[in-house]
Amino acid sequence: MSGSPRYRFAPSPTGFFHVGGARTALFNWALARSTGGTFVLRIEDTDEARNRPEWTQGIIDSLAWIGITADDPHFEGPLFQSAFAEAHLAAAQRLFESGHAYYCDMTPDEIQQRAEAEGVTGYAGWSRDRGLGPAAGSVLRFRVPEGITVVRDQVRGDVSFDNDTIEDFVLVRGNGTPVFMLANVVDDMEMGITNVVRAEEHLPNTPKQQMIWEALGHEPPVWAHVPVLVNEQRKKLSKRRDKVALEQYRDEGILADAMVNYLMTLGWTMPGAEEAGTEIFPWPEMEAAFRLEDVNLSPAFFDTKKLVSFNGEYIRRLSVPELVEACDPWLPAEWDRARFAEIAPHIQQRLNTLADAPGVVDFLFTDDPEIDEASWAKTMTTEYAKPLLADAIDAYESADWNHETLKSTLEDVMARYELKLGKAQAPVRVAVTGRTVGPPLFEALEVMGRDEALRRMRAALALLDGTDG
RNA sequence: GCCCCCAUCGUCUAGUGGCCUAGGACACCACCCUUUCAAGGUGGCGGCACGGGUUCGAAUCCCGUUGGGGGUGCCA
Repeated sequence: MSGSPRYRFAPSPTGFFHVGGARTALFNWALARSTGGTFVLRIEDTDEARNRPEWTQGIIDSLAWIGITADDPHFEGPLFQSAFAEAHLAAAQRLFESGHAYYCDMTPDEIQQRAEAEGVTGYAGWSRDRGLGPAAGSVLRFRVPEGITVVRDQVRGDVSFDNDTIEDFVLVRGNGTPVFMLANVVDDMEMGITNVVRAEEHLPNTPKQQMIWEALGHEPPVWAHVPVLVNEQRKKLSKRRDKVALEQYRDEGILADAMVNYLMTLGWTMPGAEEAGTEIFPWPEMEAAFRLEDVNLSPAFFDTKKLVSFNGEYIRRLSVPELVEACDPWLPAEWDRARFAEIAPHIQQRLNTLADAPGVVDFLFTDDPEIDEASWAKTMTTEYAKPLLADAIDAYESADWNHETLKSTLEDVMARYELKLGKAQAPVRVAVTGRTVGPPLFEALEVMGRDEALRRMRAALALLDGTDG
């Protein structure tokens, strides 16, 4: 027996990767790596999933995106559930032979009728002592022993269940296929799993699984149930109502590092965060510091605003080349990448997501800027707008074309109107970018070039002449 | 119905009987800085669900109430 722990992560392929699953995966990953253990990926390759290989690939890609990579020595898998199909049935057979399970030929209808007749809820072990053998249509049920089952949980402590409240549950269906409960346990056994870290929703079923482990003669794994992620209604995050797909956040310009960091703050706090005044920490530090004992017990709301805030911070920490590369997928193919690289440092602290990038600099890549009406109304209707623009055009025709001279030149011009730079730059900004907000003006002008900038300023001036009529 | 879990600012959380007049982060508000918008800086608003105990002392321990969530399938 090797002493190194084996953590399992067992997502079912559904076409998207749940952010809650991502957090659980991260917890397992941190544990596996910091303990010198193994992260074992097991995938349920149902018929449907087998027909859609992209689903399985999606899981692997999503895990890789958040840094859980298959080429890491701590990563094992993917293992597929179908590989253990024989073991499922063999285990069922052993359970039957050892008396831990028995066959029952009652149909769901019969069970319900008898329950009503006897005034009980659910199945009351009616076939326990009938000595039935396997037969078509009969199910195999687990014979729940008397007593108390205590689940030792690393995050919640000991949780006890009175076995009287657990009915004899089905292990193998009438058609001969094993149910999830059995398959899951057998898979974990076959994979040599020592630690099960999963979402809290599985806690009520854990005593059943533990009983199966024990009936099969194995020491159960060490359990840990982490709180679920919920929406603003405090309900478990669901695909229908909530934005839960990790891929969607990725596609909307969230950086993997930001997502990972944010996910780790849900239910866990990095030691020292309070003193540091921040919750932003590099993964290696979180990985080393993560302890299940420190995970809290309450469900957490997935707050997109905070995620985006983390993302902004991670974007600002990128080097300019990294930023340029990261933005690339969001930029129209025809945009000049060299030009974008020039403006990139000036938009870095203006981005919350990578997807924001094109909207901030589009005026540099289009023939004519789209003039925002409100911006025009606000800045061009002042009495100084027109003369100042005209003067600025004159001055810019001969000025050195770099942001420093562009600034000082405009400052010279605005002195005639007794304006401050904040006011004076506005008409030029609207003329050139179409908006009142955007990257620093003189830097943008420098990148744009004299000809195009003057062309736009003259066009705006012409427009003003026209309206003055 | 039965079982299990949970309960600190709007949100994520720190807090394991005195260090708590409850700390931090996000959001929000104000001010500063400023070339617009941001970013950055400073400050502010804001919370221990309720009721009983235990104790010299409770956010912290116990009981109850209320509220929320989950499970209970021949779904996974």
